[in-house]
Amino acid sequence: MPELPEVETIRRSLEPLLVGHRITDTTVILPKALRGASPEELQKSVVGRTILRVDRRGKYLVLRLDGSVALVFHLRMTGRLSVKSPGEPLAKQTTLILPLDNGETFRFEDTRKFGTVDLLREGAPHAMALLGPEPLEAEWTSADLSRRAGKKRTSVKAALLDQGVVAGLGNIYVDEALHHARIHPARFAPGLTREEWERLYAAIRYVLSEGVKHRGTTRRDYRDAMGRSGEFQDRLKVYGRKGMPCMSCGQTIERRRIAGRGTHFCPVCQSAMEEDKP
DNA sequence: CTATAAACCTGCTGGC
DNA sequence: TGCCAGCAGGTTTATA
Repeated sequence: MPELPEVETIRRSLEPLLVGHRITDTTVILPKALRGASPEELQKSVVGRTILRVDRRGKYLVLRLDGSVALVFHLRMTGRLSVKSPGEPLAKQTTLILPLDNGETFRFEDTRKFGTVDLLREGAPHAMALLGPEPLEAEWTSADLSRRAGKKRTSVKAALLDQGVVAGLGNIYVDEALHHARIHPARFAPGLTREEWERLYAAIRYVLSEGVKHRGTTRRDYRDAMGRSGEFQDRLKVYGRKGMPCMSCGQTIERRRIAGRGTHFCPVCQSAMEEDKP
């Protein structure tokens, strides 16, 4: 589920509910989700600490606590973060509960149990350091995109899914960006022209900012911290539209397995050209 | 390196 | 109508 727009929407909805509050206890219900610490170490490290900031890096959601401690969440496919009153019944697949000093409870729930939470102390290393640039930051350029993605000897789709190329894209927004840029997902990344990289760069910024503006895409599981669905699913041009007409040219949208993922595209707007072989 | 598949889990659904 | 193999927004690891 959550790609950059969804995680950013969760971050924004969580921020006013968490910042300034102290964590008063910890209950680890699914210990395998907790990495870099035992439940006892988590208890010792975060109880009594205040949440200073709620940050996002790529698809990671980061709670910065005082004392140079951070909790780093990755929601994978079905993870949810929310703040609920203690009276609310426990969701079936609750992973972690952090009661707060205002009587509310911060909860991490995850149906498929792929999601993780890392306890980060001081400036300990984290996989976040390997992420590529933030695509919505002003500093990111089309030259950086073509430099990083253009050296991947793979399809352009696989290159965009690589979090070291650019952080935060996932299957939905990659398909949408490639359609917006009119580039076939199976094209060999090093074969794109400078003009195509520029179109793709602009398309990525466009679909991600539109995604954030409409508070993410809810297909099934995704909700923000208040339990609200997103609205971008109504604006998708290709993702999940197999067999339906392209909104640009009317051609039937195709779905094929590319880079190991279900991939949606318009065979006319996104012509394969020579469809150089990866 | 790249490519592909499997693994990690659960629950929905397309197609028979 | 009912059943169930197949598939899902993500990453990591194994294998070729």
